[in-house]
Amino acid sequence: MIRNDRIVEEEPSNLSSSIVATLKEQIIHWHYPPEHRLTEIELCKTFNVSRSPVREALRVLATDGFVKKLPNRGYVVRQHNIVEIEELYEVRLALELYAVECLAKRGPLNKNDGEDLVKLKRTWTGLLNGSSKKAEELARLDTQFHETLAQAAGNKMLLRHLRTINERLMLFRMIDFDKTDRAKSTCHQHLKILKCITAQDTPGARATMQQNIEEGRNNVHTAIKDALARAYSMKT
Amino acid sequence: MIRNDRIVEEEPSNLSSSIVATLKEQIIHWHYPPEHRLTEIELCKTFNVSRSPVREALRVLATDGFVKKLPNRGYVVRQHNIVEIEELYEVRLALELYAVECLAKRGPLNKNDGEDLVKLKRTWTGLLNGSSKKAEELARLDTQFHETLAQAAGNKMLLRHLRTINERLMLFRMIDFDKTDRAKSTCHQHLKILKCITAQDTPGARATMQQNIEEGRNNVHTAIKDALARAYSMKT
DNA sequence: GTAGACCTAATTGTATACAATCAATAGGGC
DNA sequence: GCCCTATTGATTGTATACAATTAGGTCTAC
Repeated sequence: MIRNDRIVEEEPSNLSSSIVATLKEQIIHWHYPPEHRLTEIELCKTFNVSRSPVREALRVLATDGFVKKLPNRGYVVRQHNIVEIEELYEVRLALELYAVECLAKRGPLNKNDGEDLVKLKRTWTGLLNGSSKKAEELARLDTQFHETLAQAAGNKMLLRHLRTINERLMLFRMIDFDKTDRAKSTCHQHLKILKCITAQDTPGARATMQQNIEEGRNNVHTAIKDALARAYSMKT
Repeated sequence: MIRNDRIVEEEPSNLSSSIVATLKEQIIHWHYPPEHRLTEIELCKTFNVSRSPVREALRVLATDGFVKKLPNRGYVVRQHNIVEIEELYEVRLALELYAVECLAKRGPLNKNDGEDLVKLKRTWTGLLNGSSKKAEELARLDTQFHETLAQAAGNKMLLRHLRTINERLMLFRMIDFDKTDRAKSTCHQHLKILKCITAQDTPGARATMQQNIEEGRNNVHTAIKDALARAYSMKT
């Protein structure tokens, strides 16, 4: 989970919240197949708690869209299909283009935000020259990069919406970074974005950001289509 | 509540859901002062139900950001301040600019979406020539206009995010349309947006949309500042 | 008079009990 | 053999009971 130094939502320590966190994590990591039914009693057994916290957790997950509620019939896990993934990438694009535009237009940043961007520059320069990392680590750092920019843009609502989207895209970012040379091109794009921001080159920042996100979207798209094609060819 | 013909989330009919709807409505309409404490037992009395559905409702409202949860201390209503309102308007701007750009770029629409836009044109032409309406009705129609565009853009995730934002902005739209001549300028802007979309004039559509949303944002901003100033001058 | 500890009331957190609802299955009529 | 209906079992929806925690007040020591 990405924890930022300044905007943190304190999570209360009760059973319900930890069940939400655990189930969310499991659903994001495809622990359950799509449309898998979640019955309250079974969850009670696995978590060793009563139905009250489980019910509250499921309701929260339903409002967040991780599970679907069937009236009087409980819940099923709601796994995103390829169309929804692409939609999420597009919403991400809309929000991040706006964020990076704000940053580039604003000019000199305050101390905190400036330091954050310097850190990002250091991190991604290091990744460019250093040894190769695992896809999971790269996905984490990538999310951190984009959320730090949104944070520096200074709009908490934007950051909040971006985070709910990124939660859903985490696994697909990993698929993205499985692709050869993706890490390298991302490094270049990220560093260019940072350079454009400090140079107040708004169109350049926007264009590079768009390139960066759409490259990811395309990688994920082809990866999923390939996987589906393989699955289909195995059946026939 | 805006109900659309095609994308509707079926709301289960249980106590918890209706409590969520009622409380949300009340909070949006400033039925409670900011930071007003909501205790479970009091809500039980007002709704004549037990604590179970109330608890679940409060938890949902907390994840949606309408109330804030204090660990072991219950909930307080979380009213947006002027900064957050502006942030919401900016996120709206980012999403709607993207939506209108998609629409303008796409070219000829399918039957359903085309008919929707024709209906919008009829409605707002009528408003331009017809008698003046109440701010509440205008706010409703305005929300409908923008959500119909997002719907026609074809991205359900974008529409979902936009709706959560619009829920919070409903009351401020009413403030916006209290301003003299705002209805008229909105009519012109909306009709121009529709014209730009059919003419596939992407920059025109974006620019007009930006003008439309920022005019609203400015109206709300000055209205709130004036209200606060008046409140301050009364105290001194 | 003030600081600290302790106690109490209020409120939330959790568990369980009961009611309502729905899907599935078995049985009877055609 | 097929369709309709009634019963039943499983599951959710709601209510209540008990445990844990916290805020606020009171009492005592200094």
